[in-house]
Amino acid sequence: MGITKTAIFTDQDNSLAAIAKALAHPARIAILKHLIKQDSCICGDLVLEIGLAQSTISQHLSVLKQTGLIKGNISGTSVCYCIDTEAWQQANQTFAGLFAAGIPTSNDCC
Amino acid sequence: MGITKTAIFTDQDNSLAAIAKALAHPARIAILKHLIKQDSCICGDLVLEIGLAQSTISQHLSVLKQTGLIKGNISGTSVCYCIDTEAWQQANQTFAGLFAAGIPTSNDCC
DNA sequence: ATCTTTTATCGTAATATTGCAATATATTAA
DNA sequence: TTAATATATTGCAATATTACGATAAAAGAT
Repeated sequence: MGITKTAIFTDQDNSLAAIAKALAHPARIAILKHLIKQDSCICGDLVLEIGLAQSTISQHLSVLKQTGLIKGNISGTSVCYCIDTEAWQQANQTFAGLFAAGIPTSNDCC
Repeated sequence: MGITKTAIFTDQDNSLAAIAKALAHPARIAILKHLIKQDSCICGDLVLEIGLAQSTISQHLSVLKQTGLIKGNISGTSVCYCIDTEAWQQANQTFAGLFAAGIPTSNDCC
């Protein structure tokens, strides 16, 4: 159906999947890395930096903003984006929790 | 177009996005957690554990296997799946690297 | 007020994902 | 061999995603 049955999963699992989904595109990874690198925020330089159309970059930014990983301030005609530190650290914790729990003693299957 | 322009991104970004994509569904998160919890491997119990059709679970397992996060051994009529420890630790490192680099000094945008 | 710049949104097309039923395949049990 | 069990694959249908061009909206410059 192309639609995920969110109701049958835990909130935690849905939430983790949602964050992963936001990270599940190289353009969004590139955007986040660029925001991290610059520390101070950039705006439409991303369009030049990454080779995608302006509308496409805008869409990716929208996805990241909706997930809460980034936030944007209007400054003049341009918009200044940056990592939302709190959400970022929370995402870090969430993934760390998943991975930390998941290192079994042996690597043998049955 | 529905198709990602992988060519314009770095291998690292594509790889990170690919792992994130594998984690970007609650069913797959639930499967991984179950595999972690059981340590010893399970097979079609997942169909009962998670409320999805057998064919759907099989597809999700296929996605996880293709990404390399899990592996499966045939044991009788059933197949025994488990986390691929090495790939799992590598994925852990990859995400940790992204998040660790990304905690800026201030949370102010511009 | 008009023009320019920057970003967001809309419309559209191509492709991907999710999910299930039905079927195929493979192995064990009888 | 035949039946039963477990998993994979195939064939749909519904929805989501990716991408772009065109257009709208908002703020600053002339």
